[in-house]
Parts: sequence; structure tokens; C-alpha cells
Amino acid sequence: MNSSNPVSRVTSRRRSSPPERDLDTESKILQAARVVFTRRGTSGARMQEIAAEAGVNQALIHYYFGSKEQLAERIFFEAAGKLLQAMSVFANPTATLRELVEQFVAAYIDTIRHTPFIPGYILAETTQSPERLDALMQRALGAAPAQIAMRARVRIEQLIVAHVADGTMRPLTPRQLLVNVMALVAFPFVARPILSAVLAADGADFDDFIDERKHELPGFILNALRP
Amino acid sequence: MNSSNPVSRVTSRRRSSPPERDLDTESKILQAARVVFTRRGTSGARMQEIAAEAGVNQALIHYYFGSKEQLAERIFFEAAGKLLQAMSVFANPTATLRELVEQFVAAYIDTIRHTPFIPGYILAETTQSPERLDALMQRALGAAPAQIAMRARVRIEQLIVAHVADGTMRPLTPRQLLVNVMALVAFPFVARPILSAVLAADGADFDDFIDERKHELPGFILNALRP
DNA sequence: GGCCATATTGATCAATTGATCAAACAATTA
DNA sequence: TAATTGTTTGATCAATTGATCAATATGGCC
Repeated sequence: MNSSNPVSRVTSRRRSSPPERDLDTESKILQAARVVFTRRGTSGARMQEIAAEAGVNQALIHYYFGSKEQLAERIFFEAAGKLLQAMSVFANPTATLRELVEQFVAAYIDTIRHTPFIPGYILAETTQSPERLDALMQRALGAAPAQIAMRARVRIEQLIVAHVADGTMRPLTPRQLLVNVMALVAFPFVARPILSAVLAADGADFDDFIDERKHELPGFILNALRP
Repeated sequence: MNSSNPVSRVTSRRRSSPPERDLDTESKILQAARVVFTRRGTSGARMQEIAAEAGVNQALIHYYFGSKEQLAERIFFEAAGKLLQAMSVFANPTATLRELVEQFVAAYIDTIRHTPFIPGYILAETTQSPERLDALMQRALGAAPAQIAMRARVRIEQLIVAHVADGTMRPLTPRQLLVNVMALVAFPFVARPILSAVLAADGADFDDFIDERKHELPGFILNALRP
């Protein structure tokens, strides 16, 4: 009965009518959705809050994105992609282990610091709704970033094994090292609210802490790898 | 109007009438609440799900705990306490830095591995509702564990400064080291669902991974601290 | 057995919340 | 200007969900 129901194909409609406006409505909603979903989580997010944040009627969100679930899914996979993208540094096939570590730390921090809620959001979502995780794994397997990630992983494992073999690195399974690096880089963002509060009680600032960390971390990691 | 409304003082009522029953109803509800809240988060948790998990009527939960908010608060602070308790190792005043690291890694893993959702739950809650975090900080300041934590922190900072001064440790701010240790120990649990899935795709098991980690981690950390 | 306090339930309420829809609005085209 | 198409809104619906309450059950006690 509804003659105007673009819901599923509206995504490709683009700036035709008002060439110059404040900002594309769809983009405004998406940005608002990013803010609300990444902070409140999918179950805690309210369509009304997203609408308010976007400065728009709630019905309009449904007009553009159908359902809350569809919008949530979009934000989730977008965020997951951003996280994966931060790991694409590992794809550099000629870099040494030292270079890889240095580049990864810098790349991850630089990518995430502008959207610091993403890591915690992804982890919370994968915990709170396992089906999300299944979908993520499924989708990841077919996607290009995953191919990169896979190759990168193989390459890193070769590097590690080689270093361990010629004695320039202490024995450590690639698996543990990867988790160590991920942990050191990602955890401060995941624990950001608490960390921020503790730092504040100390008269310190989270951003300064991260800056300090960006410089300290490669040394810490590489030092830990010495034989 | 309701002659039986113990809600706010029921907590102290104890095994009087039925000295031996299957299990205290209150405990059953609490246990169910732990399971549901730590997995779904406060906003994602449903009173009905808790009731079903506990095998009782939903109204009974309100009879014992008043509101969802009250119950959620109780579970949250209980979980936060458990996490803090895992850090009490740091209170050992005579231990060396090496011993502290070794003991902390072991204590944290042993404490948390039975309730692996707690770290992620706490982090998600503090992110998703900042007022929770405020309350936590408030409450923590007055509580005994916080006193311990404070003293422990001072002690560790002294240790680190001393080691750095006499050249037996590379320069590193206590702040960064503490976060590093927390990150390395806690992150695998926070990222458990993803990690578990990735490991499974590799034919590996999360619990084995944690066992391996429990042995590897102290060496990794202490190695990183060498000058 | 009868009484009393506590425990437990089913039914129901009221508020929240995601979703729908018809009407109004805007911009482009004929 | 009229028609058409796409956009935006206010009002409203229906489902979910936390909460309430009267009724009933259960066990201890006289």
C-alpha cells in the first residue's frame, strides 16, 4: 500500500535534488547511529535517541534503513571492517618483524583513536549476541580483508618461526604473540572509561597516555622478544 | 496494601523455615542473574530470562530484589569486587617485582577462568552507562579493597622506580607497565568469543590457550622489562 | 486443626519502544 | 501550473517488558 518504500534500495540514491544542503540525511542518520550504537550497544540503543542525535524524525530512520536490526547490522559490520582495516599493516610482505610491530602499533592507534569506542563495541556485541559473531566469521571468510589477514598471518608465523630458529628471538608461539600485541594495543581503548577515570584521579589525560603509549609500546614488545 | 513486602530488607532474611531444601531460592535467582547479566549486559538482560534460568516465577524476582535495576546493581558490584579481588596479590609487601608478576598472572587467570565473562561485562557496563562507573569509583574509594589497591600501587611504583634507577630494568612509567600487565592478562577473556572462534577454526581450544598463556606470560613480561 | 508469616504464582497493568501509515512537504519535470 | 516522485512528519499501533497485586500455597507453631 505504501507507494514510497525505497528501504532496501535507497542506499544507492545520492545527492541529486539538493546539491548543496547541510548534510545528506542518510549520512546524518548513519553518523548518529554510529555514536549511539557504539556507546549504548545494540540492545541499549534507542531509535529515538538516534533520531534526536541526527536531528530527525524517528520514522525517517525506518524510511531509510528499514528496521533497527538492519541499521544495527550495518553499523556493526562497518565497525568490524574498520577494525580489520587497522590490521592491514600486516600485509606488508617485505617488512621485518620489528617494522611490522612498529607499523602496527602506530597504525592501530592512529586509526582507532578517533573512534575509540569501536573495539569495546565489537567485543561487547560478539559476547552479547553470538549470532552476530557467527555472521561476522561467515562474512569475514569471503571478504577481501580476510584474505589479506590470512596471508599476513601466515607470513608473520613464518617470520616468528625463522627468528626463533636462528636464535634471534625467544621461543614463543605465533598465536600467543599475536594475542599479546593485540592485547597491548587494543585493551586501553576497551577499558577506556575506567582508565580515563583512574588517570583523571591522577591528574592525567587519556589522550596523553595514548601518545606516551604509542612511543613506548614497540620497545616493550620488541624487548620482550629478545632471546 | 501489600502485607508481605520485604523487598528492601529481605536480603538479611535467612534459612529459617525450610532448613533443607533443594537450594535457597534467593541464591538460585542470584546465580541466574549472574549468568544472564554477564552475558547479555544490563540492557540486554530480560527479567523473564532470569526467571526461566532460575526456574521460578518472574514476580518472585521482584519479591526478593525489588527492581531489575537493583538486581543489576548488585550483580555489577559483586562482579567488580571479584575483579578487584583478583588484583589483591599486589598487596604482598615483601615480594619482588618478578614474584609479583608471576603471582598476579596466576591469580588473575585462576580467579577469572571460572567466570570468564566478568571482565567483558564490567568493561561493557562502564562504557554503556557512565553513571555505573561513577558509582563504582565512589564506592571503590571507601571500600577496603581500594585501600589495598592504593597501597599496592604505591608499592609497585616504588619497586619500578628503584629497578629503573639501579639499571636492572629499562625505563618505563609504572602507569604503562600496569596497563600492559592488565592488558596481557585480561584481554583474552574480554575477546574470548572472537578468540574462541578463531582458535576453533584452527582446531585449538580456548582453555588450552589460556593454560599455555599462564605459563608463557610471566616470561614475556619480565623479559620485556630487562634493561 | 487453626493461625500466622513467609513464599510463590497467574493475571494484569502501565510504560517503553520499534514499527507503520496516511498526510503534508519539497523539488523536479512536463 | 499541474503532476509526479521522493522526503519528512505526527499520530498511532502492537509487541515487549518491567512491575504490581490479589490469590494461593507452604511450613512452623500454639
